[in-house]
Amino acid sequence: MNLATLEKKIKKLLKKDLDKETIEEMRFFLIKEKDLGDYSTNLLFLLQNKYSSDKINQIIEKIKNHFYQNFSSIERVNNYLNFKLNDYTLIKILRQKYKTIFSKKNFSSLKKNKSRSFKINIDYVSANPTGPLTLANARGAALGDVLANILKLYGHKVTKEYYVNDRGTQIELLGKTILAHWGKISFEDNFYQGYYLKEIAEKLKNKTNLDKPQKIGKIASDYILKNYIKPTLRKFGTFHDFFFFESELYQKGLKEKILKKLKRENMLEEREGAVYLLLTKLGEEKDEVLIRSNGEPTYFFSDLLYHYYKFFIRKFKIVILIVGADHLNEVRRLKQALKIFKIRNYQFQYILMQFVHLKKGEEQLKMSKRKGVFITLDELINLVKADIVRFFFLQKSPEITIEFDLSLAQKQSEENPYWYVQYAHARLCSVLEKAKKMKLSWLKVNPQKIAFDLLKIEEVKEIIRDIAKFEDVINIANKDYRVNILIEYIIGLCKKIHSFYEKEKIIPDKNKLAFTDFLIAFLRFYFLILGIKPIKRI
RNA sequence: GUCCCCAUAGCUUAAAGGAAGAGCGCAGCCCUGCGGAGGCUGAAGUGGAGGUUCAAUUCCUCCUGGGGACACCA
Repeated sequence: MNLATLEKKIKKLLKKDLDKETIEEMRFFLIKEKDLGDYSTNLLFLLQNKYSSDKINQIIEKIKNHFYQNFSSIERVNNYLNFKLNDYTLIKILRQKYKTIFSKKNFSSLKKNKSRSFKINIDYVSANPTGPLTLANARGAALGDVLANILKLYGHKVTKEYYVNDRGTQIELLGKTILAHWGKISFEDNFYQGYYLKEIAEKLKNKTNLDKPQKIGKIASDYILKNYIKPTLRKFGTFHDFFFFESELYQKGLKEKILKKLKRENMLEEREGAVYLLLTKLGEEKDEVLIRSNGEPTYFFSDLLYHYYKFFIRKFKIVILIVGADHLNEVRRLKQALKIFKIRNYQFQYILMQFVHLKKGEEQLKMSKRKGVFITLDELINLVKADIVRFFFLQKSPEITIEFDLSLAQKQSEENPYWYVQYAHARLCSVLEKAKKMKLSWLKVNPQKIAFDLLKIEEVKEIIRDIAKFEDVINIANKDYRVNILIEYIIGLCKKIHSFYEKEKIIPDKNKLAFTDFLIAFLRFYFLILGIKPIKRI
């Protein structure tokens, strides 16, 4: 019995007793204050002005009678209706979790209903291959990884994708920069200024005799992707399934095909030699240039082709984009444009992350890849463990602007709740270690067998109540793509684990040892979702 | 100028319109028991003015203060 099930069942139960509006407005939510219970609903608030108190009491009775097996109490408090899970239900849920955790085939064991399983493409990081990854890219990486895991948990087929902009103006500029380093042309102000370019120019010197900037840029970008970006991603623990190259879009006649389609829809117009997409017809403020007057396609056009390719050739049902807030306009207009191809709202979703600002004490550092002012992700994770950086970003919801203080990086790393969570895991591990040395044995965890005894212990019961809500929390995280609540949850759970450890002597009680074993498995499973490596010894 | 995001405890932050929750820091207490990077107790909070609602940190309007976007750049 989780929150979603309770909601579904109660709505069904009361369908004939209540009006449609009330059924629709009924909400169920987790209770934060543990003494009040586990689940609550706004039902009684909705009823108070519509129905007589007799009728209301009748409905409460009906609910109580129907659910007495699952809850130890169903109580009306301040007009909330609060449900408290009973031991029987807790154990039942525990048994399900037990199965989920130990059958970890690609996470896909949470949902039995495979009919709502979609082919999903999630596109994240996708930084231009003109330089190393920055601190800001890590935010997207952490978010994307966890989101992909959650979607997998729901049984979706997920492709984690990195879109590589390996052509166009920026690549040409990159090429020119390399040429300048070779001394073939003179430097200009807008060239890339990062220190790494000198290095790359040196490396590529013997490999090519080309002098077309676009081609050299492409070679340099491949080099950067392979030697700077990919190794950093690996180090950070982010593994994309697929790297898609923008240049590929222009090799298959796709461009002509799309232009033809758009023309047929009367969505194109030529002005002063440029081809415009008439987004104003779709309610946008301005039209969008697809082909510039010099014949070059714009970035927006590439994006349009790319998404057509994703939806209609690679057959993804849903595409999720994780991008920085500066892409808001772009991505919103793209969504509009995709409607021309009958892509529906739910099929194209985007998550906007606000910026990560870098500062050093009081000094604001303006990050700019072109000017070469930024801290690379690589430098950062040499300073601070990758998983701590990951934890740091996951903790914060995407819509807040983050000020990252470099001079506090070390401090932030030490004070990070990451340690609090890892410490809970490490402590439990060390207890089992010790028990093993003492040649103690315990049943390989079977929650059903051990739980009835253990539920008498207050701390254990609180832990199990938390674990029972695992699925509810995943549901919430999935619904609005708010992964930060996963961090809230694990901190709360670890608080209870610490408390359990502090108050209960685990060795040599076999039940407690078995429970400890289970907790370790649960934490590891959870860490897997977060993309964090569990530590046995700190 | 138009649009988007943000403002919660000393700091970093969380809250599907539902009973403001954490971490760090601060004050006090707790190691013969397995890790004190811990436990327990406490002080401390929704920027301002209206509105909608049984109920507003959450939605609406305005104000103030921060960040970002508004190219034939990507």
